[in-house]
Amino acid sequence: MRINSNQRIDLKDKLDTRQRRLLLAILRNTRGHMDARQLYQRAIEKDPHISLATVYRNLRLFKELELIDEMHLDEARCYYEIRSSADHHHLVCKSCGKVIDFESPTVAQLVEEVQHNCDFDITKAMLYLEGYCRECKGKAKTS
Amino acid sequence: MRINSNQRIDLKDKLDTRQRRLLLAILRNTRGHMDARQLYQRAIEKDPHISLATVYRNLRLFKELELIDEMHLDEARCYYEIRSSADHHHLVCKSCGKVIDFESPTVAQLVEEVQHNCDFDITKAMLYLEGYCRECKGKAKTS
DNA sequence: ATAGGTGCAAATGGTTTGCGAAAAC
DNA sequence: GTTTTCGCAAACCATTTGCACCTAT
Repeated sequence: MRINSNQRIDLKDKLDTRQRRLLLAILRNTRGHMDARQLYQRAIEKDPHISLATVYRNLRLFKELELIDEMHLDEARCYYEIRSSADHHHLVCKSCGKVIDFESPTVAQLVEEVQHNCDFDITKAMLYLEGYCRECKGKAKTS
Repeated sequence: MRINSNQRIDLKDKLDTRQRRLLLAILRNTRGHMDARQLYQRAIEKDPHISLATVYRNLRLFKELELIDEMHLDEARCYYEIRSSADHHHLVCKSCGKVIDFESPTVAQLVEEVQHNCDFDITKAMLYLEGYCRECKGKAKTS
């Protein structure tokens, strides 16, 4: 399928299959991020015949339509989540793996700054922070 | 190998093989990021018998020693670069794939803010921005 | 009937690992 | 002599793709 600058038109035209509606519904009802396999697991509860390939194909489609964001929170796989109105960012604990989402108006200011300095048209901003959470920062770091 | 909190000691103890010194030298002499395969290509020019597995094993080691940073600038593979004193961030063009590195004092301020609000001990901050560069933002977006 | 979506299984490709040989200490 | 690293090939695993079938228009 092609995507032109007037995306809103294609968009509902294309949410036309059972599988797509199901996948998008799951994504919409999930707070935070999930990976392809988790989405697949949730999907087969409702549609036992859906295939993992369909999940991947539609994740790619949703990403192109900018309905979801893809992120790389660890080295193993990608995570996806519904794109919400407000940008939000991730704070990952290196010890226990916990992920905290947060928003920050300072990032918007930063985007402005960079947009101007680098003459870029910025469409997505993601801040990734990593460290040790309250519970883990006391303990010896398990390597 | 084990890594304890006093990393500086292990560090030079462990840069003890020809292959490690070569790989680290290449990383040190490269501005910006490179992936495992590029590093491997550069390495076999000097040491034709070095293997890709050794490259990966040592990238992992360097990462654990915090000599390099690993990042996911696209979905295909990981990129690595020498950790430098100043944090710097990435601005990626969705159309031509160009990556611009930049620094920003505003990010440091942001880290302070989050560190305080979330009670996290933050060890790494990476801002990822994506959009269209000067050259590409005029053209129709090739999907 | 035509175009596009799906399911399945096989392919792809970056990364990791098992193992015997070589190097470091 | 013991421990660690290396090179090679095979394994792994997330993701993609070829193809035949299905579904909606």
